Amino acid sequence: MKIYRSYSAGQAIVWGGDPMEFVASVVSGTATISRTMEDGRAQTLGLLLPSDFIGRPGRDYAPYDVTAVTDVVICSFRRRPFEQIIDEMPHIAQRLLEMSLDELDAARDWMLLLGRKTAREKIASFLCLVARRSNDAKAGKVPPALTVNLPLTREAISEFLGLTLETVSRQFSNLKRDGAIVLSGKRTVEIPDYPALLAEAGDDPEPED
Amino acid sequence: MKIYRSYSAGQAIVWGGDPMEFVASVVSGTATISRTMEDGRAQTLGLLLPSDFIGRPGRDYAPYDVTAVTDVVICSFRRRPFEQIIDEMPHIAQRLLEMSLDELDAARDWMLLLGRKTAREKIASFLCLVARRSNDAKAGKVPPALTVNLPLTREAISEFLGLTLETVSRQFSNLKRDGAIVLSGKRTVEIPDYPALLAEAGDDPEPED
DNA sequence: CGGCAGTTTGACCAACATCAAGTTGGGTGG
DNA sequence: CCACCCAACTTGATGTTGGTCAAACTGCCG
Repeated sequence: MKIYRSYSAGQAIVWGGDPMEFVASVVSGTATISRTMEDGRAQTLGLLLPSDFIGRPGRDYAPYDVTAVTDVVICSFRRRPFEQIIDEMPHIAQRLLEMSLDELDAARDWMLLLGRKTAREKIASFLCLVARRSNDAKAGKVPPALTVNLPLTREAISEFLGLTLETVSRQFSNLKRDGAIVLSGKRTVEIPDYPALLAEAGDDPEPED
Repeated sequence: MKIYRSYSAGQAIVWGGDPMEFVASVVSGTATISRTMEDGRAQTLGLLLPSDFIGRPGRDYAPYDVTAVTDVVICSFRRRPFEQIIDEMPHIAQRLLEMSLDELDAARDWMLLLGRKTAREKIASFLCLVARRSNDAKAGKVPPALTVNLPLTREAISEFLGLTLETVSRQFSNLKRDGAIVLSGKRTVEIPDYPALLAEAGDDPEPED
């Protein structure tokens, strides 16, 4: 019923269009949800970090690719029994509704980024997103200065932001030149002033709850 | 409990950030969901056509603006009683889950468009979207040739596609020059060959279900 | 000590944005 | 019924951002 599976970095977890045998949740590692056009242009639609859910109850075919970007472990359930549980336990459907509304909000925020933000704003937004998500678990509030470890290559970042990898690299260099970030190694970014970076992202300041 | 409300073209139905007193469904007309940055850049996140749902059970504040683009009539319910109904009738939560998963798919398709498609492909995609949606109700399948009435101005289209209104206008002219569309009046578009336009959009051909 | 994937940087170019006139056509008041 | 008006639209000239192509650099792993 409940099976752990491992994938190594770069491996496909789900192929878009394939029948979907299972739903799952990410235990460790990072994966992406993406769609690819016939000519190879690809857009990453979301990041999957530990505790995120993979799959769509009620859908027979996967609409997107899911790819492991680091080594990934997931905990999977066969889809049919899972759907039966939903039918029997109404509050689970409500929980899933909550989750899909959250995903919808995230997708729509990303639409604003893709449609209207400049390359520099996209990079700043991305760094803020990763900073927020990798600190959420630890504390309720994002500290003003912090260090984040990027799970993605420049190319994967470019697919997430609707840019080319060269533009991503250039904007990293620009933000570094301007002191907004400090690069220590290719995958580690120090953010000396998180609110300042958020301002670079063109976002509303975060709610103070 | 159930109240009909009317809005004239251009009027705000919901302001982003405001408390959300009601949920509703569109009875007639066209509205948009959008987000705006402080400096005025705006991105439309979705179209609301008759039968579409407005609002988020379980959310106190509206995350987006909803604006009438034509005269609109909605049928609204106060939110609290509506949420109680969800708690009592589990299959409604499941229906809402279905709907929000559909919206999530639509949002993600649009992310691919915003991040990766050219201006020409964006226009073609938009026309195909409108063609499909205004014909869905009438028949299961999209006919090869058809005429659609655009509810949106060029500016509203540009906000939906992440372009400027001038680029939208130019690409309309290009598609017309190339025979992919025929413009009869500013708001009416004939599509002589829907599959060909879909190919221009860079999309997979539609499933033959 | 290579080899190679990932990255950075540079030079150049194309697509789209911006700025600026014109044009169209539907609605209104005379 | 006509003439005018104005918002919506089209088209042109020019500018800028980010894409493309190409070359060199880094650092990790065998």
